[in-house]
Amino acid sequence: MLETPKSDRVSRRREATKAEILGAAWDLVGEVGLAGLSLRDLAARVGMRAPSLYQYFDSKHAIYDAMFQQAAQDMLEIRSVEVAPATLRADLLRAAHQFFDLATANAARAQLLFQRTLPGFEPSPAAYAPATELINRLQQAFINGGITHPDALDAWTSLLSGLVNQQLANDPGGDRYKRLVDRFVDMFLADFGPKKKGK
Amino acid sequence: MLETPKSDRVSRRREATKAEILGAAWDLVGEVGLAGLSLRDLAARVGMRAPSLYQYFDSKHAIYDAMFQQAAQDMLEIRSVEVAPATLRADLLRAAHQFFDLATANAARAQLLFQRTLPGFEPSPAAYAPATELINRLQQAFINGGITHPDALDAWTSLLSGLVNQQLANDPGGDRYKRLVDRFVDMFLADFGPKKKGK
DNA sequence: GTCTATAGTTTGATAGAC
DNA sequence: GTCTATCAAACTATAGAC
Repeated sequence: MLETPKSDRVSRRREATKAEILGAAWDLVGEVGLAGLSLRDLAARVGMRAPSLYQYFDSKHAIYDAMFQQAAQDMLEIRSVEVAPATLRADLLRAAHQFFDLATANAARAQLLFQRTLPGFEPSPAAYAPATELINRLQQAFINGGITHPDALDAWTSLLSGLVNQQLANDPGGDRYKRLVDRFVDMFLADFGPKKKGK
Repeated sequence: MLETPKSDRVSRRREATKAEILGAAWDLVGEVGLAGLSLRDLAARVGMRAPSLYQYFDSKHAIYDAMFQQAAQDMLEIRSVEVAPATLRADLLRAAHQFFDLATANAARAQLLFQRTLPGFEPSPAAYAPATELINRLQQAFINGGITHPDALDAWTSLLSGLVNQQLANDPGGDRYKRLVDRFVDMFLADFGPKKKGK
């Protein structure tokens, strides 16, 4: 509230335009692929010329960076990683399906988040922060649920990442690998779940 | 043997040059990324100028296509997917490790084979043939080993693909996910392995 | 705040000399 | 079979008018 009303309105308008640009960028990479994004086409899609984009983003990489942060934030919205021992299996099933559905809903987003395929692009620490937060939450959730094996987190992410990747690569838009999610969660629980009896 | 000796020697020389170009291409994409390959740089690496490459490949995509075929053929060299019921676990462990090691040894190769990330590139049927052959062999091996569940093949490839992807993305050059291969094979066997007792 | 104009590169690919 | 020369096009990014 230290800003004057006018500059506040201006900055709000500016944020709205940035959001509009990012929205158009997501549409565009959905059509031409993540690496196929060009500033000319992006500008045209929001009714601008390419140079005008530089009023909102310092570079093309800055746009990718903002997209990365949005994508990581989207994944973080899965706040239902709350896990209780009494409902462990149901909680993990819900979390797994939410992650799988979100990750496979947008191939470009999955490529940006989970693969290092853009030449020269590295997400900034700020953009990466939500991803770290997601891992932390998942780790805490596992502890709460009684899953304590040090490799549990890596195993969980590998299981889901494998299904997501195969779904996107071999059956985009289908459900050939989605049908395996439940089974993989049970495989995970059988190996990493809390043991009924002591060792 | 229908060719004259001279044309045979010429064509042999030609094949050798093509192989040399492909070798340089693998080196190059290992440094600049799969999408970063440029014909100028590639030509320079074999002591040519860019236009000369067109004597050996019709286009840049043709080079990618030949690389894809080589990569798929490399994977097919894992002929130790022979599986017998008596040695099922050991056979699968060996096959899993061979696949994992080969797939993670070259990030660009993994990207070319397992991800659809090159804008506009689709492997030709000829280049794809070894990949299909590999799947067929794996399927036959599973049947021989008593693994008959219709989802077993998808589950197996998902498990391995997840580990490979995470290894390449989060710990390139390390062994953080390689250490999970044995465990994943056992998880797979516990769920999809032949049952001791009839149903 | 958006534009025109353009710089400066890089790219894949072709024509034609040698 | 390799070259020089070059095309035509794309790209990111900047300068400066309005």
